[in-house]
Amino acid sequence: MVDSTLSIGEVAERTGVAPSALRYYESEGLLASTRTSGGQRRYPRAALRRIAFVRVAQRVGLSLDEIRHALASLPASRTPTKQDWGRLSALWRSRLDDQIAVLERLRDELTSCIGCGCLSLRSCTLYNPGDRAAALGSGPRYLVADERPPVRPRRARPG
Amino acid sequence: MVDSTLSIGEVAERTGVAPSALRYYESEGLLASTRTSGGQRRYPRAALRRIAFVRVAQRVGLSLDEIRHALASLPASRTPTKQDWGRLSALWRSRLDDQIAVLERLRDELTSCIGCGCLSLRSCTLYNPGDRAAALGSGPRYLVADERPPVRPRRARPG
DNA sequence: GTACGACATGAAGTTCACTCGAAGTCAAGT
DNA sequence: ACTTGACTTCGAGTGAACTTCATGTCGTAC
Repeated sequence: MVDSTLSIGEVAERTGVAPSALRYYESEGLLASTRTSGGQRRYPRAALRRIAFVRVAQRVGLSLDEIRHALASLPASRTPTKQDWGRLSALWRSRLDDQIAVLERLRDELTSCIGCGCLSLRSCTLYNPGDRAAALGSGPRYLVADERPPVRPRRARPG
Repeated sequence: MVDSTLSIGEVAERTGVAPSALRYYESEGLLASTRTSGGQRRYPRAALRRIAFVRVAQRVGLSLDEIRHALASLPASRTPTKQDWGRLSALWRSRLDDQIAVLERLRDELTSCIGCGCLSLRSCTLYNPGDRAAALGSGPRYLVADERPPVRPRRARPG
């Protein structure tokens, strides 16, 4: 390969992202490519950074939809600056902070429940009707018990 | 209702878990019910505790499959003891600890990257080929990289 | 010029944890 | 007895983020 562009296979190998995923990202507007005269995709090196951005954002817990918005918030006309990146990563950090806080709270509740024979006691902190924060993507509802919780409409969380 | 068993609607109301979910749990072997002569489900009160167990386990991040195994590890013949519960919740806690650790590490990496113009530097800690721990369900692969220096390249075509 | 692997597309399949809808049955109150 | 609402089953649908498959083309090494 004489030029500096990369085929989809090369990009896949370098990023660890499967070709099918790269095509999917393109179909979702997260990634662009040019084409050879024969119709095959060619990527500039900057695509690697863009893909890295996507994967890191996914690790933070963003959906591809959110990532598309984040990418759109970066100026298209220039290489993202430190400020651009700082703004986004600060946002992500607070999101991670929230997730960590939720998990820590759950862990502490669990810890305080070890040995108490919980899950049947009204006083158990795991019985927490008011919790609206998602711990792990699965929307928590109120949890137990032998007493009637407040009646509340529920909405299933998406997949 | 003269006896102490509960209909699916009553269980749903008391646990906050939709009837359709309860039927689904049953189809997945997580929950049992007896039937009336007319074929309707009736649940003993212990079902409430079992359902509570399931929901808490879900919050911890277990799949229904894992929860089924956890339930199977409880003795069927007797009410779970404090030891039973303690053993499982200790297991869960260490799982939460792991998840929290992963998120904290990611957050710290992110924090240390704010302002560095990352995602293009080989030295960036977000570039971590060896990472096998799933942060948020999506199996991470190694992430970057464009070994090209900071300045110059322009982004791939905006979507 | 031909062989062969990498690439193309579009549709369909996968996983998880459900929900929804249709069509029919049961249970309880009057 | 009748009405009403809760219940039954089964199959299909949801959504995210892909993968797999079938069928066909590209590009390059020999």
